[in-house]
Amino acid sequence: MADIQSALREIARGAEEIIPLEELKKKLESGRQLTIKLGMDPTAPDIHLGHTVILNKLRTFQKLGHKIVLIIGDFTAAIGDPSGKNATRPELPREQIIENAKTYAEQAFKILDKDLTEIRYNSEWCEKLGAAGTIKLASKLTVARMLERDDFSKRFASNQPIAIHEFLYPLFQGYDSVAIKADVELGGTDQKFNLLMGRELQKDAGMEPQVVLMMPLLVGLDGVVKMSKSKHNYIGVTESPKEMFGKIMSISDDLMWSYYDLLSFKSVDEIKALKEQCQNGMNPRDAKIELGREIVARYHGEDEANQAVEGFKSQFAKGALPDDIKEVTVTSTALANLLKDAGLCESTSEALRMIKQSAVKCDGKVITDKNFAIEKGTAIWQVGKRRFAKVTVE
RNA sequence: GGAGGGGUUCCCGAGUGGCCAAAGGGAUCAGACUGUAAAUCUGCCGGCUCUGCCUUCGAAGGUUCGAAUCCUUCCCCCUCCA
Repeated sequence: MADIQSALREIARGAEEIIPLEELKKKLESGRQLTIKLGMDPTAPDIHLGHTVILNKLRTFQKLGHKIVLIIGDFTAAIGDPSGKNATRPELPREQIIENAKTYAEQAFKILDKDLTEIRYNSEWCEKLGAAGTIKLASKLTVARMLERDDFSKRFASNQPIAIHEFLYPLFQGYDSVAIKADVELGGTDQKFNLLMGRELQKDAGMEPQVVLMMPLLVGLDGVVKMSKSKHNYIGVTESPKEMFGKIMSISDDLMWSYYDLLSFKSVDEIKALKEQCQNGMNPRDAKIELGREIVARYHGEDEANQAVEGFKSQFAKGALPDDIKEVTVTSTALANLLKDAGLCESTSEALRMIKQSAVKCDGKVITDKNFAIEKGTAIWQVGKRRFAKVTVE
């Protein structure tokens, strides 16, 4: 096993908090293979880069020889994790949960080594608890303690509903740790309460409590709130290389360094060196290109990544057209309808707006007249900076 | 079970009979500036066969020349009391 000091340094990189650090050190020093737990909620069918922050950390543990246990919360999904939510979640049908879990695992294995990862479903032990076991579990915690939880207290204070079953979520999640005898559990900072619950329940069961490692929530493209699907500020891991790269390029320079810390597989030292170069005159854009290349390559391979970089450079630095323009054939002769039918605008109303704002180009020429005469034949139409289509009018 | 408050366009939130497709803010989108940066400024911000028309203010009915606004029933949320 690598020396403890450097192992600890890689583990702590980017981490928001490790509770308690001393225990983690002891566990590492013991030299045994640790069981690292990550619970996932199979409610979202596909994952974005925000979710991968924790997966990257798991990978670090995996590289150090520890055992990863991914827990699919198929049982707890019936509750819906209340963390950070301002509303209760709808329950999901069973098949949907299984399906989502599969999709999730597939995507996770782009980062983790499949052979060294164990996947468990928490219904395996939670269902055995039954009503009696659940009541016993529920007796471990008071309502006052529950209400200490940030999101519960906030919701309570702002008159938002809290359903009783939501209180059970942290308990079951903590029980998962008991069931698999976790040594370390990873999670986002919003999971703090749930993660600590595992420690309590493990102690109660006479076990050595797990260490809790929290990763910060990755800030989304807007640079303000955490990356999430509902905020539309995310980069999905299944997005096309071009999309993915483009989105990475649009983040601010400041945010880039946080992305480097949390998403890059480069070592702490390499990142530090890169940062110094930027301070000494290197264009931050080039550092961002490297980051984009690395991330795209992880999900789509080297070739695709390089293509995305080249495509980006020629399209935006040299003003060339992208090489994968979609081709459509339409019959409309009114400009607004043509744009809508070609998929360049959501509606004719939007199309008219775009025309007025001189966002529409035909073969590179700006069109501001909504009555522009359309001729039969083929032309390249563009709306804004990134929407293109080769349109044939019949 | 009783009393009261509330549900408005993607989100927050104003609006209590016509001037309301609905103030204000945020997000998105577009233009300028750039490194497709970020920040900033400007504009747009339901749909359509677009100087007009159609659909929207929890749901369904009703009153009215006219309803997000008034009435009835229903659904949902919150608070206090029991």
